[in-house]
Amino acid sequence: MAGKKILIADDEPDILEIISYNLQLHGYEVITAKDGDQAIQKAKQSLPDLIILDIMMPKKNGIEVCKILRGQPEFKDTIIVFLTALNDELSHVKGLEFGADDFISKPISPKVMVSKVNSFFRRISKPESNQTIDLGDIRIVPEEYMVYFKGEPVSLAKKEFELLSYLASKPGRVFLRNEILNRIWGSEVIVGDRTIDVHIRKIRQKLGIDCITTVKGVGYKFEA
Amino acid sequence: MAGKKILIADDEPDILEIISYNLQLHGYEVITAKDGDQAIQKAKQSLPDLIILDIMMPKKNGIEVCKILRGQPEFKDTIIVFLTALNDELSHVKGLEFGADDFISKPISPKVMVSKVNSFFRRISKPESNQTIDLGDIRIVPEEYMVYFKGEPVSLAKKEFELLSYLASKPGRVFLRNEILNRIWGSEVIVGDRTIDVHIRKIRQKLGIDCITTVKGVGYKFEA
DNA sequence: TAGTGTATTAACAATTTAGTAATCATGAAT
DNA sequence: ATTCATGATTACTAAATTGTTAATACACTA
Repeated sequence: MAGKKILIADDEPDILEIISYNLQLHGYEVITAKDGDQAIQKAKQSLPDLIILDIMMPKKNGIEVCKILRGQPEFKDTIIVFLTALNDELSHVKGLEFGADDFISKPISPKVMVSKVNSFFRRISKPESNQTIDLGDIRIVPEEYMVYFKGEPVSLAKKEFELLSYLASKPGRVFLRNEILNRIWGSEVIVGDRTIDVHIRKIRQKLGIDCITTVKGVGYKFEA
Repeated sequence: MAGKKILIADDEPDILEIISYNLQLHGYEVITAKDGDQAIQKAKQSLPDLIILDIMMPKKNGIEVCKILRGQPEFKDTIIVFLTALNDELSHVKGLEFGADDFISKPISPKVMVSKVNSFFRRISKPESNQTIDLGDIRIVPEEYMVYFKGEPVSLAKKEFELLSYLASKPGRVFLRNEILNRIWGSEVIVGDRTIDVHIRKIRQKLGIDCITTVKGVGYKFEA
């Protein structure tokens, strides 16, 4: 779970502190906001993976914030949950209408909060494209995180495997360096220009055959 | 999931209706009860696959209902879960004591409810766990909670056994840490990051041979 | 052929992740 | 009441992965 960003918005500083402290203990990066406007501003700034909104807040209430964020493409897949008073059914209905994913009832113990947050992330952790790719001598089996060359198993490290899978997903097609960076490293991470090269090299080395072609000034492509 | 029968007992008609409506949408057959006595009566009548019990109900509360049903052989393998107020730790303890399989905290969104119900069925819809697994030198006999290595019995603890069985259920396939957590510990439990490792280690130790391969950054897999 | 931009490579440093052993909490068995 | 096994946590160590650097190598152009 490490490195996941959580934005939590509540107008009570005590709650904010105790919850963020406990989430941080469990390796989450926590951003806090004390009202609706701040929540929106910080959400845009830091693009969190999970947003926890108190319903009752100054400036803009949680539902309004949710509505606004959901309208923006960059928050399409962000998990948004509400903090609600225990039996506030009305908020529930409204919340769902505007795209909330779940609710957390107040009062809440830090322990339960952490457990809930963990389970949000577990729920969305999806094993990506699981299709076995079979191209002549090379067979890529995502389920096993394994590559076979002429039947011989070759074990690649995670990044190497992802990179190869990506390139091999469309043999012949050139992938720009930027595309590769975005897909394998994500748009948030900044890695040097030579990093891709180095991984490509490792793959070529381990496979013993050059199935990856360099297209100078453009990128790389996979060829059987 | 089609055709699975679910009995849901709650004294609030609104909740009953919204939940059963949503479950029906997803192909479940839903039976409802509005108090404890009715729950027992309808359970006996329709033998559901899953029973969802509110803790606080007239006539008999959820815990009593659970206790009574669990006493009867025809409900030995039925999944029983409780609806509880979020911080009701006491009910949790008592519930487990009397044979509940899990808890669902109120309030809950229909979306989450359906997803939870789906996962209950997913969890049990694999009775393959009763199948003896035989792979070369290693033989896993769920019936006896025993593993044999070259004919020699090796006794594993419960968690160790479950973990090994799970991995061995699909040799070669990598299981993500999250998958393992969800399956062996359940989605509500918080366990530390090193917990899996430690259990893996014990298994490797006891078996004396390394049939479990680490895939760094991803998970573990079983290999014969 | 020198100059430019780009890719390859190897060695290294940094970071991340897993393995380990010791310890604690809990509950069952004696 | 004490012992024992289980299972979880901790703090530490080990190892593998991943990223960076810098020294070439290569190809294209002027």
